[in-house]
Order: sequence, then C-alpha cells, then structure tokens
Amino acid sequence: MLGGEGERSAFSSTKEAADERRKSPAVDGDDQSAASRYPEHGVGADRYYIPATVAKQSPETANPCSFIPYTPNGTVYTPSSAGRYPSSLHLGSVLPPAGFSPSTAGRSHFSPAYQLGQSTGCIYPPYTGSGSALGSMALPSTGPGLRAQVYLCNRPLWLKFHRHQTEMIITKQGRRMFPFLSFNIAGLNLTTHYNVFVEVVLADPNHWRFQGGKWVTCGKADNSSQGNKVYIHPESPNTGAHWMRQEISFSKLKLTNNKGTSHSTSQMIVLQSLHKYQPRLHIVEVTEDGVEDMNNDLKTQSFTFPETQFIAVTAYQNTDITQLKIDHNPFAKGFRDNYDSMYTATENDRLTPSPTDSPRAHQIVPGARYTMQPLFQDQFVNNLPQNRFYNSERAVPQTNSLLSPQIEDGASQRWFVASMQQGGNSTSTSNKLDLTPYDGEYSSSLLPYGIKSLSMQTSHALSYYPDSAFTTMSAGWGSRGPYQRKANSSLPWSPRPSPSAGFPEGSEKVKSQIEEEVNGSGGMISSWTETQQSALSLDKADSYSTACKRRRLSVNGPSTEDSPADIKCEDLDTAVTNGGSYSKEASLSKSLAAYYSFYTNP
DNA sequence: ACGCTCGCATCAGGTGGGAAACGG
DNA sequence: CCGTTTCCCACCTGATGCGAGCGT
Repeated sequence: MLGGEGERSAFSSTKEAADERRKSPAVDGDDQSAASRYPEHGVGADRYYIPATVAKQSPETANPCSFIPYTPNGTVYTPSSAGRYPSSLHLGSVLPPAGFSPSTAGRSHFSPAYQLGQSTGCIYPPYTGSGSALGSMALPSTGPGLRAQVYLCNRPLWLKFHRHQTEMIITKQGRRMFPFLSFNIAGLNLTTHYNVFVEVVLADPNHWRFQGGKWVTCGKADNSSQGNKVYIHPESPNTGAHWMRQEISFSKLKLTNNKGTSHSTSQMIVLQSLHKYQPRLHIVEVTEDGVEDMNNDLKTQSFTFPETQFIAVTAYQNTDITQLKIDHNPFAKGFRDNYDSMYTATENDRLTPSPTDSPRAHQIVPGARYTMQPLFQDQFVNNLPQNRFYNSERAVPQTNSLLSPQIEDGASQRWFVASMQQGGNSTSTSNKLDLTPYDGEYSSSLLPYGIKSLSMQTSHALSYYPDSAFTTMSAGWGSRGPYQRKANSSLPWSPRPSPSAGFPEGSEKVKSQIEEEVNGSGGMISSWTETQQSALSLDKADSYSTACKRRRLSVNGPSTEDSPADIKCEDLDTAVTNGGSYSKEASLSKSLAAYYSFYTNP
C-alpha cells in the first residue's frame, strides 16, 4: 500500500481558541493578500499537518446526537501552542492587511488573529486546541459556542483514491480537484453568520517521489512555498441556516503551482509539486458583513479528513489514480476505453453514466446505474438563475443537498465529523481510516434541512440511484437539483431535529460491522460504501472496471483488488439496509413527505 | 399575442495523454 | 541523463442562445 493508504480516517477537527482578534480571510483579494493572510511560508516553515490525529474519543463521549462520531482514533500532532489556523496561519507577522471576503473586501483586514500559532515554531502546528473535543459536540442548538458537525459528502470516493494515495494535478492555470471537497454541515446557529473556507496545508515535512510503483519520501519538503493556501467559499459569509441547507461544495477550487498568478486568486490555492497536502475546512463565526467577532475567541472550528490528503503532481504518477480519475470524472469520459460500447447499451445496462448524466452522478463508482440527469443536471456547475438561490454565488444549489448523493449514501453511510479541538496529542501516524458510517435512517433526522432528506428522496424516486453509496459518491460534483430550483430560498427553517435521530439504534452495530469489514479486508475500505444496487450489478461493474484498467497497470498492483472489497462493502451495505430494521422504502417515503412539507411551508 | 417547453447549435471550460521543453 | 514541467491535442460536459412548436 502506498504511504497514505490505510490511514485511519480519524478525522481531526480543531476548534482553536484564538488569543488574538482575527478576521476572516478575504475571498477576493489578490493572491498576495490571500497568501499573506495565511502564509505558509515565512514562518517556520515547519508547520505540517499530521493526519490521523485527533483527540481520542469514544463514541460514547461524543455528541449525544447520534451522529456517529467520527471516531478519532488517529493521532494528530498537536503543537504545544496552538493557533487557530496553525498551519498556514502561522505567519502572523508577515500578514499584510487584506480584505476579508469578496463582499467585504477592503472592509476588514486580516487581523493577527489568524496568525496565532505562528510563533510556536513547532513543526506540526496544525492541530492545536484545548478543551474537549468531541465532548463538545453538542446537538445543534442556538447560542454561542455550539459545535458544528461536518460530513464529508463524497467520502467513499475519497477513500477509493486514498487507497492508492490520492494525487492532484496542479497546473499554471489551475486545475480543479477531483474528487473535490464537499461537505454537509450541521450544528450551526441558524441565524449566525459564518465564513466557510478550505485551507490546504502540508501534510508532512517530506518531499515525495513516485519510485518503483510507490510513493516514497525524498528529502525534505520545501517549506518556503508562497502563495494562497486558502479558498473561501464564494457564498461566505452566510448564515448557519444557509450553510446547513445544502452541501457545501468546493468543486471550483483550483490548485496551481503558479506562485505568481494574479488572476482568479480567490479560486486558486498555490501548492508545490510532489508535496503531500491535507485540506482543512474552517468555519468561522463572523458578523453579517463577514467580519469576525472580535469579542469571541471561540468562533472558529476546523475539520480535517485524512482521507482527503493528496500529493500534488504536475502529471499523474500512479496509473491506478489515473484510472480512477477517468472512471469517475465526467470530464475525462473521453479517455474511457470502452466508452462507445458502454453507452450504446441500454440505459439499464449501462455501467457508467451517459454524457448527459448529472455531473454529480459521476463521482460514483463505476458499475452503478444512474441517470439522474434531469434532477441533478446542474450539480456540477450552478446553472440555475442565481437569483433563485439564497446566494447568487452559490456554487451548489441549495436543494442539491436534498438530492445529493449523500442521500443514497445516507442509506449506507454518512461521514460525520464534529468539530473538536485538536488538543489530542496522539502522535501515532496510523494510516488506518476510521470508517464510521451513518446509519441508514440518519436522513430522516436531517429532514428539516431538506438536504439530507432530499437525498433519500432521490434514491427513492430515482431508481437510477439505487443505493446510497452513489449519492454520496456523486456528491462530489456539487449538488443541486431541480427540486432545489423550486425551493424557495427564503423558506423559513423549521427547527432542526436532533441529529440523534439520524442514528438508529443499530448504528453502533453497523459501525462495528463496517470496521470489521474494513479491517478484515486489509484496508480495502474504499468501496464498502457502494450501494447494494451496484452489488446487484457487480459483475457488470467489474467488467467495466476491468476494461478500463486494461489500458494501464500500476506497478504496485492493479486496482482489481477493488472488486472483492466492493463486494464485501456492498454486501455489508445490503445487510445494513435490508437486514437491519431499516426500511429504505418506508424511510424514503417518510423523508419525501417531510421534505415537501418543509419546503412548502410558508 | 404571449408565455412556456423542448431541441438543437454553439461556445467556454475541464480532462488525461503524449511529446517537447526544462532543469538539476 | 533523468525526472519534472509545460504545452497542445482530442474529447467531453455544461451553459447559453435561438427558433420551433404548443397551449392559453
């Protein structure tokens, strides 16, 4: 396995108390400003994020809401002194004043706050924080200090890539990530405003190279890299209700190696080739205009999903990764060997989405049938009239979430992470990902926000997405669907039900099952989330997969191993959905009803 | 006449492959 | 020399504009 494989998916989140006043990073602004705000260079270059770290926490201590806690079994390097944005924000002294967000550009300047932690000089400062981590995972509620919970929507897909050590192409003009980051957030104050942004930090202090079919370290990382390391979601700032309404997709985030780029800097994150990076999600409470509240130090929450770690490259090294990209990225359909034959087949027999299929549908595993086009048509790019949405800049439609893959995936799993302080000191670099699935019924609990419930609906109404896994996988393309278009952006939010509802009694059981499965498969966890539908057509999927892989074989081993794992996963999923007390059909109907009720209420 | 839906064509942009260029 | 980076290519997706057809 590659270095990152098998990494424990312990997610680490951090809520770092800021000792200093800070403002949110500017969305707009030029690179320089952005970079300066979150400089990675300059300071001690030695700040890296060490994955697999988190304060240990047992599910029991986790939030009562039954969201299955993203059990942090991993370890996260925790600097003695932590800052809010330890890694990239360490440069404090170097930060020049900059506008905070596009909407607030020039209005607020980067304050020293983000620089916290910088002074520590510790090499791996990213996770700092004090206080209880999961223990603070409270049910969504109103009031300050509540902890947010974050789901990595397309986690199954990320896991697939992670197994082979994810690689992300970086180009001068910028290249989108694939899979891209897509989250669902819960636990925010409905009316409070937040800035949501992604920061990409060095995952380790090494320079990597692909040798002998494997990624091996090769000297030390170049810490002097400059450039923007933060991508602020274009809809920032916005209310908690807004962020929780739908998936928060970062599909338009671009990675570049062009430090001098001056255009579209707000959409570009500057990285260095052959370095390993770890994306981090930050949620910062701000005033309505995007300025961080200077009177509260506990308004920043950070989340890290180790499975999203990747090595930046200018050309793909591992053929397995290349094949995965081709298989799942709709823009790469042209590289699928048997594309023609595949699409001449009947719709039901198709192994991969048709060109017209929803983009979202593409972040799924091959072998599944999905033709949600009408519903998910604009998931990838927002093509709806902007004024119909809460925010014109929304990358992903609100309703998307409803239809989002997560739904389906919901049946099989939900990856949830509660914000927690990175106080954990675990030093273990275990690479084993912690697979904590959400129970199949979680969706109903989330219904109020439509997002999750919609997912269920999708799976229900659309036979194309038989299994939940798909929905999750497809989430990567952003989620937006026709239903969202009809949704009134100004709809009042019904009280969010306790997340606990999302986890059926059997959730623990399911979780243990999954973990067992994962362990038993030697880390082949990538596709366990695939839906049972795909399992039904597994043979077809395998055929497709095999065909696609004929073209190239990785030195270190073909991905054919996926098949067994997939089967197991699917079987597991089936067991969960069928064997358990969970009735997908009933649940879907219920969710659907709830969904409509929610959106039609005045 | 007006509004709506649908299909088609066009365009911009994203994708990996492969060859050439670059640099240590 | 070798590894890395850059550029161009063909292919595909999604957004947009336009006109035809239909119903009110």
